[in-house]
Amino acid sequence: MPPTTRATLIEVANVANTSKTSVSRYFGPERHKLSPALQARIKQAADALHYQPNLMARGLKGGGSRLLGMLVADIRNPFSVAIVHGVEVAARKHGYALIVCNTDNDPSLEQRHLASLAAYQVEGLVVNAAGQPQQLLQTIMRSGLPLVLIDREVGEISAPVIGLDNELAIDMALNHLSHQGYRCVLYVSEAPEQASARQERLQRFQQQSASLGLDNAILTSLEEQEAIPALRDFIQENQGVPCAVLCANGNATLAMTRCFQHLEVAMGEVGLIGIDELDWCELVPPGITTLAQPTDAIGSAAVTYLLHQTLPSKAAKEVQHHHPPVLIPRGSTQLIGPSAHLSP
Amino acid sequence: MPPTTRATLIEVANVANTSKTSVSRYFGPERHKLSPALQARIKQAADALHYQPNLMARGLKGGGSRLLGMLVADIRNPFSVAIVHGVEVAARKHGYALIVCNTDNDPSLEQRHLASLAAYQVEGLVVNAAGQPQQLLQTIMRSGLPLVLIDREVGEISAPVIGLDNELAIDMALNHLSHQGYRCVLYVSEAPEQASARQERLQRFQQQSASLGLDNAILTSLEEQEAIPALRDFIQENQGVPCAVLCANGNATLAMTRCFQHLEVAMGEVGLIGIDELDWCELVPPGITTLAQPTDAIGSAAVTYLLHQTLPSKAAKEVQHHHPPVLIPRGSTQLIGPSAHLSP
DNA sequence: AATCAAAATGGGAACGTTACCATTGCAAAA
DNA sequence: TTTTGCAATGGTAACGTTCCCATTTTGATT
Repeated sequence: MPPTTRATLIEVANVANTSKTSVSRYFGPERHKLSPALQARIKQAADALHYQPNLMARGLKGGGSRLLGMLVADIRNPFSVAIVHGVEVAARKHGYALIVCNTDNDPSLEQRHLASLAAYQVEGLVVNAAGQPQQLLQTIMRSGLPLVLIDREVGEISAPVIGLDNELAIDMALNHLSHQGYRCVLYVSEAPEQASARQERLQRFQQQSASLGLDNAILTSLEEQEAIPALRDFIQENQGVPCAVLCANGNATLAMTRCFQHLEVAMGEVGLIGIDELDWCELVPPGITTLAQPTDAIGSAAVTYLLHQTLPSKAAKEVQHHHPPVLIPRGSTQLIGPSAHLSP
Repeated sequence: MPPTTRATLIEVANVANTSKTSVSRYFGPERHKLSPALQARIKQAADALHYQPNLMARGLKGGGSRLLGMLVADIRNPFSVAIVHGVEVAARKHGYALIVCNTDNDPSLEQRHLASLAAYQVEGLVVNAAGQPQQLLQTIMRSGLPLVLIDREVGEISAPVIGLDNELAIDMALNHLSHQGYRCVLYVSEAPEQASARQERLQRFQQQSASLGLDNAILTSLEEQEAIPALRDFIQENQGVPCAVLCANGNATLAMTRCFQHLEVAMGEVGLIGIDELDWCELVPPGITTLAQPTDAIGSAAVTYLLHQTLPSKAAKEVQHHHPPVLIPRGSTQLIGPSAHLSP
């Protein structure tokens, strides 16, 4: 029976009849400096002992912890999960593991998590911020820890923001609606104050709906008390004109779906399109048209950026910051004109 | 401007004019052994330097890494995410951070992740297995690393399995259906071969539906080619008898929802109830009745168990292994008899 | 006042690794 | 030959912590 403790570098060195330095080299980036014979001996010994480097010790001595940290505002939000997944896949591809911290949208938790991630000596940080932990992030950036923000800017922090190409997304949504025959669009979003992505989307919406000649209206609350009357009024005021609703994110889509059901508005007759693809969108009849975010690409870009900061040796090829969405057309933007009611 | 490197124990000791041992004590479980005066000095120095223990070093010298590892079969499955969330909250409450590894249902990835979690010296492991990595888990258990399984047994591994009280869940579902007036139930599940939870549920279903005097049928595939005809036949064969479908998990509910829509079966007229609560269940009209798993309780129980293994000092009060579900009744189990068609 | 136990504190080694510099061996250039 | 240079290897000192044991201080008991 093998001993209960794990084999160390030294034990491998002894078995392979060499020094720990050589074994260390074998497992590091300097393996090529060893003669084939030595490499073979070390490999054999390491296999026999089931040796695996202790990453704590490696991290201590400065060899890097091979850990990436990630801060997520709400892990139960499917969009966040999709991003986590993308980051995790990319991290693994580069030999890194990921510590995921969920802040449940609590700024004080955010602070504590950030501190403890630093304590784990992570080599890079992916942050999907809930609050505006500017100070802490500022400190962290100054300490030289590579940082990437997902989706949202944080105050004056000069870290890159990687996410959806918001302007393109709005353009695609409006073009699609326009092409389907809708002439009047209600934009629905949470209050855009703190979140830069929301601001960008809203601004582009105002600008672009005008230039496409679409009537427009804006709703910046998802509360039922506000949203239901707003939707009803919007439809009534534009009687005779094909109307549609554009939801700025998954939450908005969810809220609007409820409103449609509550008011018994037929989807399609009034159009509905949302940013963020959720797995129930195809289930609510007649299916909700969405713009899916390329979450894997975003996660991958974030990791690539971080590692380029860590290893400036690798050709720092440009990392893409704005990623295009994918349109998934469904029944909710299939315009059914009043004429449809006449045919059998 | 503060230096770019982080303060160490020794620096704090110097500023506080004491020894590293005392500072170490201050941050460990032996703080009470220090005089109030010394404690105050250390606190002041540590605050001034923004000191934070380096967990790598602590982990190295045997103070424990304060890391828990978690293996998830599919991080995009909402049930898994909910469990991750529960585990994370519980871990944090005890001062632990969580490394989450997603295996994407790939057994070989599972192996690699398991190995690398060990390399990070995690103090405990929560495993929601995809495959049957018996050997590896066996090795890990022998090495003394505390292990908990979520939801599924793995071969002969003697680690505790924490999850839903499957028998109670089936009982609750059948009682609810029976109480609502349904007399004939189709049970839908993926093939139960490898997954112990599926086996338990299926077995209980067979036993209990009989003893409640309900007709029953079983479908063990979610493929549309099989599921659609199966559902149609089931309904036709039981014409006149109120029929219902019981879905063994979220995937089954999703698949059946599609089948209902495809066959244009009215939910409620034919009942539908599913284990696992998903956020779209209330959106598909008239709302799908579910049995929600108490994921936070499950996660918390898992962490509690692990830490009791690590610190046998703490009174090892019994950890609950089977957790009761919560019934969320919605329109899909609101029986509408044929008579309903006659009233306006 | 003298003694002793207990509490409070400090010093050094160890944890498993990598970084740095020194040494060895051997072939090519002088 | 003798030198030079480079590739291959080894030894030692960190890294920041905790643990064990030794020392000092304190306060109570004789």
